[in-house]
Amino acid sequence: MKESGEMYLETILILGQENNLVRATDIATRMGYSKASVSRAVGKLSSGGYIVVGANGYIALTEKGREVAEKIYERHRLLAEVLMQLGVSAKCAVDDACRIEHVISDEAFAAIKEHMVNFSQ
Amino acid sequence: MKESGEMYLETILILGQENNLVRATDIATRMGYSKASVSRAVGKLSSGGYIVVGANGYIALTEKGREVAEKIYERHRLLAEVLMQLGVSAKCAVDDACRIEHVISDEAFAAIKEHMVNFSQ
DNA sequence: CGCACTTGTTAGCCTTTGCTAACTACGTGC
DNA sequence: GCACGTAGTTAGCAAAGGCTAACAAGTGCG
Repeated sequence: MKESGEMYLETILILGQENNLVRATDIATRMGYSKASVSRAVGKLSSGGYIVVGANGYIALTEKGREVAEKIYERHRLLAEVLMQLGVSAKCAVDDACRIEHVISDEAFAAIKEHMVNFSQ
Repeated sequence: MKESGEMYLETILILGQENNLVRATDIATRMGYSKASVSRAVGKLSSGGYIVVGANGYIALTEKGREVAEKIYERHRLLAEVLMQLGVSAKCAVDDACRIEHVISDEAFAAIKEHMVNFSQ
């Protein structure tokens, strides 16, 4: 799973929580990408078994896709929160979380998460 | 400056500290890239004014290049240290720092740095 | 002298991932 | 029923940044 694919899956997860139904065009609007780019990405995610595209064009995460999406989304939220706790502005914290979420290792993320738990105790 | 260019500059800085003299082939060996890839990257960094290539093939950072390299290298060291303080293994901390150093914003890095200072006080 | 090694460059390929342009297909309104 | 808007796909372009293959240039050894 590449960074770009992770962003698509995360976006699909979020759109699903907001709207229930997710179409390629919704993804394009949300991400600011062309329909063509989304169409190709959707094809790849679909053949990779991360999403299922229904006959009506509605897109759903598979179990495999949901795992990736939720892992990334959890990182996103927690990293943004940590950065804001350190005094970083909300916009910057979210933007940085959006980039770091794709490159941080499981081990490092777990350590940060653990630290936060200790922090709030 | 892209992530790949930053990695080359950081490597040149480190090799310079270790060896004083830096050649393209040293960069290739250290980074595990082909000479051809390094040759092209060196050409780009040179025409971008980040490095100077002497007649003998020795490579030196310009002021502009050194600024980028040192900024990235500082991030590298500090991020690795923070992660290790959180209990992350040395190898993982270094690997993660190596990826995060290219995507973190100045603002977020400054906040982390500030926090570390407070931490050790 | 000549062969071989090291260094560097050039040409050209591949993948990723964005883009536009052009097309198809469906549904609604007049 | 046709025209128009919306959705999606396909073809082809571009840039980045890896790669191999092939070659030029300098150095050292027998």
